[in-house]
Parts: sequence; C-alpha cells; structure tokens
Amino acid sequence: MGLMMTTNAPLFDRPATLRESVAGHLRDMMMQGTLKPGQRLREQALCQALQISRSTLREALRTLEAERLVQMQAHRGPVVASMTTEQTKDLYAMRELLEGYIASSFACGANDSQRLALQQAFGRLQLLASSGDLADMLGAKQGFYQALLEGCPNLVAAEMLSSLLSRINLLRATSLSRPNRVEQSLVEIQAIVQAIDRRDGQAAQRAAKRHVRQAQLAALRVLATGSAQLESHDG
Amino acid sequence: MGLMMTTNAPLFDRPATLRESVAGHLRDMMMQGTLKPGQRLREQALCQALQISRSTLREALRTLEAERLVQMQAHRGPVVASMTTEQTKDLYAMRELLEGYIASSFACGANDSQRLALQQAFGRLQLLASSGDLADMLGAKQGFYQALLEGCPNLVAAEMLSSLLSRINLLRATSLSRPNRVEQSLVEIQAIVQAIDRRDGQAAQRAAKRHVRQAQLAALRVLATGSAQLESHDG
DNA sequence: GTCAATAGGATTGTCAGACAATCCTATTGA
DNA sequence: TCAATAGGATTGTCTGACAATCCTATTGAC
Repeated sequence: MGLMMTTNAPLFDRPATLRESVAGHLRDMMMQGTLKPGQRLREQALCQALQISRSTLREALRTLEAERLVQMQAHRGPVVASMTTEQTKDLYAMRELLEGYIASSFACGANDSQRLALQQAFGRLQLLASSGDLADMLGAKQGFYQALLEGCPNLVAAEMLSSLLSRINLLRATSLSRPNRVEQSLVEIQAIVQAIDRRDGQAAQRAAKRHVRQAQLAALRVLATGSAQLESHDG
Repeated sequence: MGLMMTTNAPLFDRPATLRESVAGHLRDMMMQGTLKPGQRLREQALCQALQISRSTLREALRTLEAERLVQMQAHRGPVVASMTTEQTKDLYAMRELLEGYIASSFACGANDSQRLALQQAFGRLQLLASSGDLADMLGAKQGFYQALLEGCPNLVAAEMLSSLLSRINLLRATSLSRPNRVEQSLVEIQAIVQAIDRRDGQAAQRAAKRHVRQAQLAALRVLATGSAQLESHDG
C-alpha cells in the first residue's frame, strides 16, 4: 500500500517494481547529497520514512551494494559508501579510460539527433553555469552526460561509465567547488563537443581524457583541503 | 533432492553472510555451466534446493541482477542472463579496453611476488592446456586472470574486469571450443607475460588487446555457427 | 575518582507464512 | 478448429518473529 514520496515530485513513473523505485530514490538522495558518505542507513528508519516493508528495502539495498554506492559493515548494517584518496584516483583513472572511449565512439557512431541532443545539452550547461546556482549546474551536467551516453553505440560502455559517475558523484566535495573550476571545465567540455562535431574521434578522446584528468586534479585538491569527510555523519 | 554444492565441501567459510554464499554459489553454477543462459530461476525450486528462505534467495538474486548475470523478466521472474551478438561485441570491446589497461598496469606496477604468481599461473595454464581436459584448462585460465588482477594496483579496474569476465563466461560456447584456438590463445598470452616480464607496459597492452580481439573473433564464430542458444533451456 | 565488568537496548541476518496481481495452460464451448 | 473462460503457477510485497552481535550505560571494584 502506502506511496512513499519523500520529495513529492514525480519520482515513480518508470520503474515497474517498488524496490526499483526505492533503489532509485535512495540513489537520488545520495547523488543530491541528502545522504552523505559514511552515514548509516538504518533499516527501520528508512522503512518508516519511505513507508515500505523491510524486505523491499533490503532488496533495494542489495542492488545499491552491488553498485558500490552502499557498503555493508559487519553487524552494523549499511552505510553510504565513502572513499579513500586512493580509491578516488582509481575511479578517475577508469573514468578517463571510459570517457575517452565513449567520446570517441560518439564522434564516430552517433546519429544526427543524438548529436543535436548533445549540443543542446551543452548549450543548457553553458547557460546555467554562468547564471544559475550550483544545483542547476549539476543537473545540467547530468543532462550533458546523459546525452553523451545515449549516443554511445556500446551500451555496456555507457552502463559502466554511468555507474562510475554515480560513484564519483558521491564526493559532493566535487571538483566544481574549486574556484574558477566551472569556467575551465566548460572550456574543456567545449573541446570535446567541437571534436565530436568534426567527427574527429581521436581528438574527442584526447579532449575527454584531458577533461577528466583536470577534474581529478581539482577533486583531489578539494579532498586534500577539507579532509573532514572521514567521520561518520551519524545522528 | 537438491544438493547444491558445486564444490561439495566448504562453501560457507569465507563469506560472512548466507546470502553472499548463495550469490557466490549461483555465480559458480553459472560459470560452470550448470545454469545456462535463458534458464528460469524459480524461487521456490531454488529455496528448496539450497535449503534457504525466500528472503535470503531474493537478496542474492538482487546482487546477481545488479551484476548483470541474472535478468528479471516482468512477472516471470529471474532468468540466467543471455546475450545478443551485439552485446557480445560490446562486452569484448570493453574487455579489450580494460584488459589492455590492466596488463600495462601490471607490467609497470606489480611487485615481485605478484610477477612470480603470474608466471606460475601461466605455467599451470600451459601444462593443463596440452594434457588436461577443458574444465581443468578453464580453471587454470581463471587462475591466470586472478593472478593478473591481483597485480593490478587499480582495484576498481580489477573489479570491473572481473565483472566483465564473469559476464563473458556466461557464454559457455566459449572461444576455446574452436579448433586450434587453445594453442593460439597460449601464444597470445605468452606474449603478454613476456612483455610484462620486460616491464614493457605498452607492449603488454598491445599484446593483451590483441589477445582479446582474437578471442572475440573466435567467440563470434562459435556463436554464428551453433546459434541454438537463443531458446529457453527450461524444463 | 578512575577503570573494568556486566546488563540492557539496538540493529541486522534469517526464517516462516500470507495474499494480491499477473501470467501461463488447459479445459470447455461455439 | 478456434475462441473464451477457469484454474494453477509464480512473483511482488507485507507482516511478524527470533537469535546473534554490537553499542551504551550503568554498576561494581580498587
């Protein structure tokens, strides 16, 4: 029975089953920063908050655990995944590899409507980067990546990068919080878009890799500075 | 009836929780071919066979679903994942990318004991390839990859390749069933090992990529030939 | 007064049973 | 022979329960 609705928006349309909605909802809350790394996810509390049964919640948690967004601590239960600096580097290295591949694939294999969608997404990103607040900007960036992934003929690659981006997004201390990073990021992304426009796969790959490398540097600097994210954000 | 037991003995040692053992066991059965692509996984039957409750089984299935080893069909329940030719190509493309990266990483970053382990694993592989049967050979190949992954400093990369290999292994119509493929495969792998031995990352990467590409060609030929694996292997 | 030992509460892991919704199958009727 | 209906099978979800373990705080000893 009971609908859940934490945010009272239209969040439960696509997924057929309740557990998928729940997993999606928790994923969103982590991406959005409502649930922070290290925070415990007590089953009872979540069941009450979402108005669902324990079985359903636990199955959703298994999904998120397999996606590495949630870590199980023995006899303590699930917590939002948190990462070491080492792991952050590893994740960015993989993102560089995959994003380079995907940018190249897009440049060579995407069709016209997919190219158009990417350009539009980039336009929105430019718009919201200068004026809008950071939340809007992050939404636009998500939109850009969605357009990029949808133009990649290799669905497995798209899935893998999507999963990587989710994990990286857990670092809300995102690279974009660095001064001047947003502007530089736009320039880097523009280079990707332009290379794709020229159907130059190699250049698109280089540009994408450069972008990820810069983002990693910024992210690591953020982590090095405000290294207070090791504690548990528990209540 | 139902004994489970792929290996009929100590199945519940390492994994802390029952559901992990169950997921591992099902994974093993799929790798080994006891459970075939397209085959339905009825909950009741599995619960009885494994002597576990439905909750535990279903949580294990969620894990395998997230790993893409099990697909959920609406209102029909879980089935062992099966792949189209297109998806097979995508998977091999990703394996080429990742395995190349990892071979290169190993060549540059592995320590002495990890290098020794790799050589020993390759030795076993050579031994069992000529004399042993195909099952032994597959075990040895698994051992080789385990040694390779354990020498990769990037744990995320290792995880990702491991997951990819699992999915590819679902194709029991493996590339190795092609005539002469085993021998050629050994030569390709030897090239990887030798490049790693020289600490030549670039060469290791090239050799690894070549190996995966050849394996893909062989696999696709097998799929093209005996394309009777689209049906449901149900009872 | 400080530290250790014990008791109690909190939380997860696992089990059992139940019911509605949907799908598949086979019998029945035209 | 084909269509319509009825019945069984299977999953999705809920509820309740209990043992094992962990965390916390009280209690007791030095």
